[in-house]
Amino acid sequence: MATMESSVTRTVRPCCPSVLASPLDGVQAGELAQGFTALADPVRLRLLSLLAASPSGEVCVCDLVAPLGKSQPTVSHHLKILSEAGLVRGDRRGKWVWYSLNRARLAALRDAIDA
Amino acid sequence: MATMESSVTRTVRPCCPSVLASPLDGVQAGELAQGFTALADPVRLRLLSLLAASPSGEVCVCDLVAPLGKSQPTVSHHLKILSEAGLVRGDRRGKWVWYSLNRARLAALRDAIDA
DNA sequence: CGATAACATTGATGGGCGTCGATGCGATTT
DNA sequence: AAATCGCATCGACGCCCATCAATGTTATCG
Repeated sequence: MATMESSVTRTVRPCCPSVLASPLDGVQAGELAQGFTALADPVRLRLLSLLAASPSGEVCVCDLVAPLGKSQPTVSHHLKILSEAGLVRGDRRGKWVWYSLNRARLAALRDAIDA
Repeated sequence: MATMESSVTRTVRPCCPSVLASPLDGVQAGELAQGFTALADPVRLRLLSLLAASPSGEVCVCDLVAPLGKSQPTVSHHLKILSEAGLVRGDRRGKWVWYSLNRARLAALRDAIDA
């Protein structure tokens, strides 16, 4: 929700401050670190790349377990972390859940490393 | 000091594969995850932003401890992690060690999230 | 309904990480 | 040489995380 943030942080960029633009305070650094923590795992990075490689733009969990070589609960665990970080979305259709990338959120994290 | 990058892993392989370009194998994902792990901490992000905000491009450790509100060993610990990840460099001059950003390495990590 | 399939959640375990006080090491100063 | 300063390392503590087996939940099928 668009709760009233301190107008200081809203002036520059509405979403994600850059690491290199100006000194980060503890709150900003914490939020950014939370985002990068979601990327700081090989399994999750491979999950993202698998989703990106799908022509339809979405992959059901059943097609993610085998390529990763991890157990189904483990894959589900990582998908939840990515979902909570806003990097992926899950859509339930019948028995299956189809996951897709949130490219906007990924781009936001990328721009945070803007030189 | 100046922890040198292990030249063993630096083969002909392109510097940084994109997460979204093609499915990552375990090795590529592991290396990328190691890089993002270095960014997945508020103190380290603030360290990077402090280095970036310095007009001279470098800051000695003695000027980093107070702004971060962490103990000197903790700051030194995070600087080592950033150094091993190739994100910063340290130069010893007399009693002081001056740290500076490695913007190329930062840009490489950023481009790994390129869509 | 009962059975089955697809995901999510729980509980347990082993390992890694952030933090700080104490200590060590190199360089400067007196 | 002795004292001091700047920074790195060590040892220890507490906490979080990745992983899997077992179980729960939701939906489809016979």
